[in-house]
Amino acid sequence: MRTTTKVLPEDARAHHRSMVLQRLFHGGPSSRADLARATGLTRVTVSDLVTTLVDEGLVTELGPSPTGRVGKPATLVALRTRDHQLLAVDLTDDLVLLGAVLDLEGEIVARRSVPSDGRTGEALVDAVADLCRELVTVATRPVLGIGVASPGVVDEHGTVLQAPNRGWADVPLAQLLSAELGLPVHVANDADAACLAELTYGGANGDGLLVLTVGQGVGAGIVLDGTLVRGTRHAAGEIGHVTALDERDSRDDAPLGLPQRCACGRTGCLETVLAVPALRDRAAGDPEALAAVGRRLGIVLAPVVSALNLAEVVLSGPPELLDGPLRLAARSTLRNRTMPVISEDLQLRMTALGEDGALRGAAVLVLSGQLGVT
Amino acid sequence: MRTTTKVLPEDARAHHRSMVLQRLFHGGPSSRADLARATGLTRVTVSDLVTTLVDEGLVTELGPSPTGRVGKPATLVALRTRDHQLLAVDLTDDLVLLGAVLDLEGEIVARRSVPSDGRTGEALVDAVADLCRELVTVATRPVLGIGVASPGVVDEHGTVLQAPNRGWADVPLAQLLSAELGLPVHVANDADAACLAELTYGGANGDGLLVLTVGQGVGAGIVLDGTLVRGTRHAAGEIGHVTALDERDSRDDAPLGLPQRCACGRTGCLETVLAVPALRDRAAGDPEALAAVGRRLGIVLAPVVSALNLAEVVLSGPPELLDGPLRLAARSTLRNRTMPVISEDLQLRMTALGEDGALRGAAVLVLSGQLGVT
DNA sequence: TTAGTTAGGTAACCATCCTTACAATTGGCG
DNA sequence: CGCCAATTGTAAGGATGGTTACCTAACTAA
Repeated sequence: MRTTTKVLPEDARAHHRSMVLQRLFHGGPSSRADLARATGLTRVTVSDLVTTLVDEGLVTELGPSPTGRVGKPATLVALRTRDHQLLAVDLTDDLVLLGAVLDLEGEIVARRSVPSDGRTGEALVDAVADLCRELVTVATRPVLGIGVASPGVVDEHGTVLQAPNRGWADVPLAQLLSAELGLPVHVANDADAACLAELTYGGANGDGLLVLTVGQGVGAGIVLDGTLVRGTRHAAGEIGHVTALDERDSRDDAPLGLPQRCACGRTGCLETVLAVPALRDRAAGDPEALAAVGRRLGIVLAPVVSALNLAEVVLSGPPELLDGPLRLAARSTLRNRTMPVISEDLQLRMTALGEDGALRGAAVLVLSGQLGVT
Repeated sequence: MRTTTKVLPEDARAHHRSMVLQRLFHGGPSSRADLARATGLTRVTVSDLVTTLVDEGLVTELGPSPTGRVGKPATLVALRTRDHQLLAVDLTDDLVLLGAVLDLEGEIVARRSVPSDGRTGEALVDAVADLCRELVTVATRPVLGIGVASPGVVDEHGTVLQAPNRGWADVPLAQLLSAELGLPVHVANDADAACLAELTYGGANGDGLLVLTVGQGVGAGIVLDGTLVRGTRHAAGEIGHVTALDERDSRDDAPLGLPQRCACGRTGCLETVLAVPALRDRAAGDPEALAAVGRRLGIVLAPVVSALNLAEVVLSGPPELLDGPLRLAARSTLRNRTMPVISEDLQLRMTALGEDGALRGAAVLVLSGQLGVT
């Protein structure tokens, strides 16, 4: 049975508040009347909400708008995007913890990073906390909260259920950091974060988006109906260990060679052909081999794209490896192996966010957690 | 940008009403105090809601409950499941339109069917309307609404965007039938309906469920987080035309022979090996061939199961074909090609609803549309 | 018989939104 | 030049729906 939860008036209020913020965030400065039209609320209600938002310091009046029409000129109100900041941490990399201070536009104001020096477990948590503390001192405006993109399986409360490479199992990271720093903390899987970043800053289609992150490993974040898919055990997107190459495949896709043993103990996982180390070792610079990897990727993605009727698949990772024969082969394989209704509207493209996908996504966690902005 | 919609107090009321009905539907007769505890609402609010539900005739007081504990004995209230009926129509079959009258328990009270006689387009709409009219006369209790399970791509308003075999394109079926019969009408894709039936009557896990319907064609319905996945173009679940067999596959999986031409114009689609006609022609009674089909199915499902971290995959179709070597081969292939975290908790089973999946699902459309019960 | 517990109802209050009415300000038109 | 229509933002009053606090009824355990 589906368990829903009761709706209090204050929940409705919070929801409407988010709608107003959302509109200001994406639509830029607007008059109260504009906001009323956009949200469906009355001008009265919007005025009231705006008043509280101004009192909270999140929104400010800009003054009368250049009037083109008849009637009383509107006074624009705007989100004070430069007057608040948030902290983002990206733990994707094995060797270094990346941190940044961003403003509400998503502009990176400052970066800090520390080598991870092989730390794991509690020591790594401490290192993350130290990095956050440093970021707090670097911030020049009030900090709304902290977002963390972590590898591994993360639940909706920000507990890292498992991240073997980090020595983490059931680590309540959000709770620990929040207690340590006295700020709201939101933690999510790195691929999920990259997916949110694509949605918020990359202009992606929230009706059906899959972001494939290619790095040390291969992961995916999926957004349907504007929300992340989490999965029964919070392991949605763990697509790196689907078999993508078995013995018979390798006979025809010769450039790939035989299926390789994967770190997970099995053989022929997608990671063994598509992760960055595998690509560098066995395909970099060889268009044929890159195309062969692309074909394997297309074959793996075809059922997912069809089942979900996705609008976009976005690749995040080194462009010199991904954005060429690999991507093109994946795309044509995808087209060849799905019906037109599915492939017609499908985009398969590179991210426009470069290396900062997960980091920007960590920022989005805060925006969405604290302001309800997506 | 995600567009959300405003929440009025009356929406909250409707939501709470649904929560109470939901609880009564799944939990059976309960006291008002039970309902309050289950929903998180106050006893006052629940009492008020129950009063209106009694006035509407949906709920009735059963009298004092057999008291086991101290305190005033509770008076049970119950959904009047036998005193209301709903109509369900299943258009999946090429040759016959299936209809039924059900009560709110999901018990089928009466069945009616008419041969489709090759009708398509408007004539078919008329035939469906006629069938509904007959069902209305057969019903012995007030009818809450009509649910229709149709093949093809159906949008959220019950418009059939395309159903080539029925000669339908952009047919606002729900609207037409509703105008004709004066009752609320809900239309959904047949596989989606089967999926909802599995959720409501089959006790399936709404956190990650895929129902694969195998008949004339192959389709899938997917429920994540308790809601159907619809897809950008409402074509989610159209998995029958993913390539499942190419030239090189057939060399090893000899029992399947060469990839066959599919009705969609392409070659080697999942339907060409898994649809009932294909199974009957080329695999029925041959365990090796059935297992080979199961392996192809497992290969196609592995990426979907991994990407979504599904809890259950349910097969709906002729058990003599599906529930044997085919299912077992699919299951072991699925296990072999996904990582343990994914496959560990995954069930791959037959439906418990037999042939009536889509029909029962059509009934669920009404339950959920009119009462908010899932 | 009395104390304690549970169910269910009533009254007063609070939050939120809506509708209606109005002041302020502008452009266009006679 | 002055009036009207359009538009914005605010104020007052009403409707809805929830909460807390308190009351009575009916039962069990001592």
